[in-house]
Amino acid sequence: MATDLLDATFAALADPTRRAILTRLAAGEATVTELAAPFHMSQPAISKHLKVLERAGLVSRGRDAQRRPCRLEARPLKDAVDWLEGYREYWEESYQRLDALLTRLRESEGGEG
Amino acid sequence: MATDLLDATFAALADPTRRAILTRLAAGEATVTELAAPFHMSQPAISKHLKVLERAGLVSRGRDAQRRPCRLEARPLKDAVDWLEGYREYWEESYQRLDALLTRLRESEGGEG
DNA sequence: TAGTTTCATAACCTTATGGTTTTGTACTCG
DNA sequence: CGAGTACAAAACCATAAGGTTATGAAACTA
Repeated sequence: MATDLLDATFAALADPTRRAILTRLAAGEATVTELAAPFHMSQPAISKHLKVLERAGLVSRGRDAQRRPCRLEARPLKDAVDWLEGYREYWEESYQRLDALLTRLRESEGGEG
Repeated sequence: MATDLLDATFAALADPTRRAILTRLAAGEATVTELAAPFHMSQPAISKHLKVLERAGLVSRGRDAQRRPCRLEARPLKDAVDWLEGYREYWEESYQRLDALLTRLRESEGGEG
């Protein structure tokens, strides 16, 4: 529906650093410095990535003294999956063909040897 | 796994024109001119979008005289969904909380009213 | 009060994106 | 052969993306 939201969500997911941040946040809240640690990248770079994630609604932030703990907001991911699910039949097509092939092979095996 | 492929897939999906193209292709093969028709956008622009989709492995192209029919290749979408599925529990969390709430409500109703 | 930690903002650079128009190529049809 | 169709490729432009360093503000700490 809200194509802009989908745009922002998919765009946010298109960067490996941001996906890694989401993965980290799945384990629980984390501060910016904690999130930045695993990467050899400056802190402002991480802050920019967080802003992208925030604009996509994938991250929300709290306040704990001078820290700004980040939290995963997974809801937009559901919209992304919902969109993608519309194509499931297309990537499962090959399995259907494989099923059909295996069935035919089994039949001919049974009939001929 | 192949993070580059995921990058390319999500990036390709981040554009509404490209998502529309995929939607169109789900209905069957189409030529570039056919794909371009619904958009007020030049043909080269569509060709560029198609190249992005092709690089992400979401579209393959045949040959029919001077036409280059495009075909949906949905396989990379499965990888995208597989990645996203890792987060399902997080967007379903609220439903879990709702379940817990409803359970508690039902219990107190049963016990007190 | 002064110093440190945590983070954001600004300014800047380079490359990528998304669009354009123009041109070129390959094929078909008359 | 010549004209038209279908598409790609080139050249160009404006803006966005992803990174940097330098600076600044807010809050804790000694």
